[in-house]
Amino acid sequence: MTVKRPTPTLHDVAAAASVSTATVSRCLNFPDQVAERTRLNVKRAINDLGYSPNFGAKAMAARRTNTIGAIIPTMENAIFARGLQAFQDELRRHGFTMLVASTSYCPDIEEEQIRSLVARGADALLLIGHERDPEIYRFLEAQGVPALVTWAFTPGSKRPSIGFDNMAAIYEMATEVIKLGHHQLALISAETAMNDRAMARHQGIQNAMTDAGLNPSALQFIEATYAIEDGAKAFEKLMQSQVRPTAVFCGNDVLAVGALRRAREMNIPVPDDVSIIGFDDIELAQVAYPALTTVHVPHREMGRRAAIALANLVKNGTPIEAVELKARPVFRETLGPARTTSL
Amino acid sequence: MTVKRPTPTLHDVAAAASVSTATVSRCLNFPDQVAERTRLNVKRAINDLGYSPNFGAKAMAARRTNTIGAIIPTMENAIFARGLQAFQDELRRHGFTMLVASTSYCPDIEEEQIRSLVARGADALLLIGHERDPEIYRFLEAQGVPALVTWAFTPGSKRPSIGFDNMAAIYEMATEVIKLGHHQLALISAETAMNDRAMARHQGIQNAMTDAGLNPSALQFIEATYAIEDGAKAFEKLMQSQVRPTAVFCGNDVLAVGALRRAREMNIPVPDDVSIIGFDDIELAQVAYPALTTVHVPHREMGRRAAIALANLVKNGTPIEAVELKARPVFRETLGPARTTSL
DNA sequence: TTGTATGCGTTATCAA
DNA sequence: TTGATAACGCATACAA
Repeated sequence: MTVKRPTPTLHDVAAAASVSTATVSRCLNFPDQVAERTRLNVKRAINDLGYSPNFGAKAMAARRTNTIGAIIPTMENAIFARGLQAFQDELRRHGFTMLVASTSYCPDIEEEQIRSLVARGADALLLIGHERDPEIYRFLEAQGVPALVTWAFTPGSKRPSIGFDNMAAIYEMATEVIKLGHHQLALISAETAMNDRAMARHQGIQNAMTDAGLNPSALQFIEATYAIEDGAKAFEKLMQSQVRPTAVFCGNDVLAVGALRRAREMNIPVPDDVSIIGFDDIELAQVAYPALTTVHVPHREMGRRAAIALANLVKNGTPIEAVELKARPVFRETLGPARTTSL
Repeated sequence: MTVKRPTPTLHDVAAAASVSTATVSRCLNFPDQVAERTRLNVKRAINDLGYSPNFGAKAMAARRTNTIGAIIPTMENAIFARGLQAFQDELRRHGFTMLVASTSYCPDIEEEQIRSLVARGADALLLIGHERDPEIYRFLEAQGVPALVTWAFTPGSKRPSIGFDNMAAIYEMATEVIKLGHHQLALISAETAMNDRAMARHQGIQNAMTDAGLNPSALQFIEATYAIEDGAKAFEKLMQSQVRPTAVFCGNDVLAVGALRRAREMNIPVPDDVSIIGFDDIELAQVAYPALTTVHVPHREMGRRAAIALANLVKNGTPIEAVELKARPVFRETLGPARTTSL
């Protein structure tokens, strides 16, 4: 039942230390511009009062925040969590603070979050993927808040991005799969609406099919939301279809692990009867049994690079240069040659 | 090469719409107090200019932020990511915004982050675990920022908390394990320094041993940092020791999965030769092969409850009442009876 | 080395 | 229904 005291301000500290607010401010921001004796005096007052500077007031007066915002679909996905952690660690090193927000893959929420972070004074923004209402880009422009797109690198895109070419990565993997004799392919995809990465992966597989002389429209396509069980269900449906695929691509490792589990439950040997291919190479992929063949994405590196680029942009005005990282196939145990029984 | 315009303010909007700043402010916050005609006029100006309110100024003038901060060790751990997602979703429902920060399990960084979130005007804070410098609690008190401890519920603690009794949970599991004939036990623990949860789990196992007539100091104890490979290494060391344990507890599922993998690599059958027990019950646990026996923690429920409690506290002043959730053992495939060869 | 005074962008009180 | 204007807490240019 303590009495609610108003939180102490610069003013209070100044009074307690018998100096001016300017001096207290200097103690905080430029300690060496103030006399030793005064500094100690002020410091004591700060501790006694439990003073903490008000960020909003500070930002308003100083007209910068040293804050960079990051907006991701969800933290529940290891790939974003991992990239963000690296992003934040690197930002810290440059004296910046990270603000995160997540959207649950919903464009409306994303817009809301972007506005919120801008309002909070973010000096710059990290965004996932290119695809969004052009209006938002105009808004950011008007606000003078630069945005960096990651997780995707679309050759020829006009907006700077640091990421990898989703289409090329899956194309490479699919080509290898086809070489192993697989002709009946399937894809369990994350939802493609407003998700340019998912769309690119879909397209990449079809391109590989075309280039290998297969009919791309023969690709069995099924969308699933993001959860292990969704991958399992989709896999089951696929295995009950008229023509069973011999290789099942999955939009990400989480879906792939679900498929793998259902295969075991259905007593379908992997990779003898069906091959399963993931995407991302999160820890799950190595731990799965059999270990998952997937596409390795350099999440941490991506986060680190993004942080460096944005820090340099905000601090020195160095323009961001696009970086294309490589996502490469990792062949483990869930991919094998196609059953010869087909055809 | 666009010219960098200053970001538009309330003032600019007011000028563009030929009204006062007060009217613009009302349009934003109390739309029905303003004439239809004026409102539309203002709205157009806002869109034309790409105006966005300045959060700092707003917070300063309104003296509240509708923001609640959350400080977790790391986002790279699914248990926190999952709990936070639920926390945020529920907060949104109550009209609050979440601010996250992570500490990498470092007390200094945690303190820095707490100060940072308070400075940013967080109306309240979510913290993980009880253990921290009392100075921090004093600081929060001085700032009038309430803090809620989660992920732990220590009976009799004076600070409100929403979580589960780590010690009781592992005690229950350990008791079952001992009943299965295991006498030579080991624990691969997360680092216990400044981690009350890890310490409680250690203690809980020892208590179960004591109560079962075993010597608690016979528990083989080894600390590992947080990564699959660390769990693997620790497991290997354990298996090379003089007396091999027949059951290995792990501080969390990630370490357990590492141990499991190394067991497979060392051709040690699980659970025939050694049982492995995790903690948390994240997705990894179900996907592991053999499926991991572990302690299920209601992460999402914890996040949800915490959000409700804090929202009610901030909005209505409803004091937080502690909630103890149950963490219960989940028996899957990695736990079996002890080898009879021992003893 | 320290103090004074002004402005930052918003809300809210009071008048009109 | 609208407009003036005083806070809000801090940084900083300038003066002392």
